[in-house]
Amino acid sequence: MRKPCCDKQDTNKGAWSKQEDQKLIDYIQANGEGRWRTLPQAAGLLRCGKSCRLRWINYLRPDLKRGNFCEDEEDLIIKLHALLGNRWSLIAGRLPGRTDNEVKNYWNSHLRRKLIKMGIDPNNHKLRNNRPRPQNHGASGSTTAILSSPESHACQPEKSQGDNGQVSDAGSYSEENPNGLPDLNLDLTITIVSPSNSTVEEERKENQSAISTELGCASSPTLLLFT
DNA sequence: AAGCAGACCAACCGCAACATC
DNA sequence: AGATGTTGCGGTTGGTCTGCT
Repeated sequence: MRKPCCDKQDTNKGAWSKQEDQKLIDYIQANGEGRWRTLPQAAGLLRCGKSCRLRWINYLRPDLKRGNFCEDEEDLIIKLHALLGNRWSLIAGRLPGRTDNEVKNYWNSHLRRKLIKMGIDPNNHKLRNNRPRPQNHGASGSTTAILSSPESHACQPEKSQGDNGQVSDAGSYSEENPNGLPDLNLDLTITIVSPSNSTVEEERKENQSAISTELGCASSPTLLLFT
C-alpha cells in the first residue's frame, strides 16, 4: 500500500502565510526546485509537498507576470485552446510568466463567457447556430486570428483518447466525424503580424517548433495573429 | 447599510504518467 | 516485469471580493 503524499494530520491547509512563503522561497533559492516530497520537512514547513510545489509554481516563482492578461494573450489562449483543448500547462507554456492555473482560471471566468457572448461554443470553438454572430473581434480588441485549417480542431493530441475523459471535450469532434478519425493536420504555425519586433518572430519560431514537437504534427495550418 | 448573488482566484484532490527499485 | 514512489496535470471547491438591490 502506497503512502499518502504527506502525513495529512500534520500539515497545514488553506491560505499560505507570509512566513510560510518566505520559508519556501528561502529554501528553494538555496537548494533549488524539486524533491517536493522531502522539501516541506527540509524547509521547516508543515505543508504537503504538493502544496509547496503549487504555491511555488503558481505564486512565488520570480518569473511570474501576474496582473491582467493583455489582448494578445487572450487571443493566443483562445487559439491554443481551439487546438489543444484543456491542456492548460501546454497553453501556459506558450505564455511566458503565466501558469496553467492562471490560464485555466482566466479561461473559465473570462474567456469562456466571452466566446459564448460572441456566439461561439467554447468547447469546440465553432459558431453556434441560432446565435448572434461574433462581432468580429470588436470585443476582443485589435487582434484578429485566422486559423487556416477549416476545422480548427485538427490537432487533437492522442492523450484525449481513452484518457478517462479528463482531457477537454474541446477537441472531441467525433460527432462531426462519425468514423472518429478527424482529418488530422496537426502542425501549427503561429504568425504574429505585428510592427517590427524581432523577438516576436523568435517567439513565433519557438512556439511553432514546440507545439509541433509536442503534437507530433506533420503539415501545417497557419494561425495568423494580427496585432 | 445590509443582504444577496455572481465573479474571481488560490488551493486542494484525485488521477495518470513517469521514474526508480 | 511489476511494485512502489514522485511529480505534474486538470477538475473542482471554497473563501473573498465586488456590485447590485
